[in-house]
Amino acid sequence: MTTLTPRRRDAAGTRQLLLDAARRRFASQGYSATTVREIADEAGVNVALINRYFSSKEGLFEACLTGADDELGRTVSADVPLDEVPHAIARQLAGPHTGRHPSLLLLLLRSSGDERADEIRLGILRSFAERLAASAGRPPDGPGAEQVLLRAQIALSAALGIALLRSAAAMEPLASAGEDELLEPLQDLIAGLLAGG
Amino acid sequence: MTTLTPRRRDAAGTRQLLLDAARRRFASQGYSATTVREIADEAGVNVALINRYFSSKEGLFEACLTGADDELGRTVSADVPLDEVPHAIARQLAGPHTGRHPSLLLLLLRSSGDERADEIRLGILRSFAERLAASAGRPPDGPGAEQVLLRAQIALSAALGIALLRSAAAMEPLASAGEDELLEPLQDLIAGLLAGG
DNA sequence: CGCTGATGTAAACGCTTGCTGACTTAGTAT
DNA sequence: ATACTAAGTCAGCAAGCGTTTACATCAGCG
Repeated sequence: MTTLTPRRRDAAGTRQLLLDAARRRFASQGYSATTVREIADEAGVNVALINRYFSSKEGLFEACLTGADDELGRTVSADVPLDEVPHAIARQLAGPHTGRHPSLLLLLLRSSGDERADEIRLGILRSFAERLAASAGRPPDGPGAEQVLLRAQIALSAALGIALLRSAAAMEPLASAGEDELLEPLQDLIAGLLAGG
Repeated sequence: MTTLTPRRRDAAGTRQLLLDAARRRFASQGYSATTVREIADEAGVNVALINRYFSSKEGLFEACLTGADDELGRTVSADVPLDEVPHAIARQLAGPHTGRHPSLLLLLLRSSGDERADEIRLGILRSFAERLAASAGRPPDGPGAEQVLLRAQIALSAALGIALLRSAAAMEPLASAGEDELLEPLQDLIAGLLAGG
């Protein structure tokens, strides 16, 4: 059988260490303000391994995005009723995992300037907005479809903006608001934007 | 008397050229992704003048922020009724000036990492949120004051998120939505978040 | 053992960055 | 004209960047 003791040399393990560290840095500081040496230091790993495992800084960033895509696809299911949407957003913004993973949403706002990476990023955001529109009972097409999608994108904007204001600015009381404190305002926001009319 | 003909060497003029170019670049690409040579080229001015007039890249960024502060104080008055807030936001996001000045709001989301600059930035954002809370009929203190301020900050988050999604992503139909198309959803959002309850 | 491929390390490469100092040019007053 | 100052130019520096190359070390296997 293969070894059960943690290998001192574990390619997949250090790869993951790099991915985690990179995601934290990219999310909190943005792409170009983050240096590969920072990432390597935070991961406790040699700098050259970034290029070995991900070809380039760009490649590492893309890997972070696709990883975020997978995670988002797992946690946020497709057909959640509109009532549950505020819960999901509040959990994503201030859930118990927030310490370790500084809001996956932030990463989706960071651009590297690279075209391919930006396509991935925009693709995730688009599908996010479309799922939101579907939850709002949007018909796949029809007269009001565009309006509902627009409103879903605005709701997504709000979630992303909150993530940014909590992190990049330390705007109180928003920055310290817990999951439950965010829930009520988010419910009213979603209700006004996607349910009422 | 002093000369009335436009001087070919005009310190105040080139200073303003640099400020305008810098604001465009910083807003659209962020601080660290923007190089001083880019700014100088876009302004049609020699690179060294940035350091002459603003001491450093950081100084130029701070000057952009204080300039944005002045402009915001002029355009957005203190006591606008809540009904007018959606108009003001829609105008700021997609008004006729949007081509030249890529949404002042974007600049307020860009961090340079410098402490002083970030204090200025956060100060502008805070006062923005407080004006919003005041429009929502918030009493200066009292039991519900914190909640109203939190909701105002969430409304501000939405505006900032929209600016970001229109620019950094090119998310349709949000990115191409005009002032009038944004107005209705924003009215519903503000109504649900700050008026209703 | 000795060999081999995978994993990690160290040092440097070439390039871009923000910034500087010595210089030239334009405008004005004497 | 001459001298003086403000405004703009130019070449280059030191530092930091992403990346690469050459080397060391370990695991697995005959």
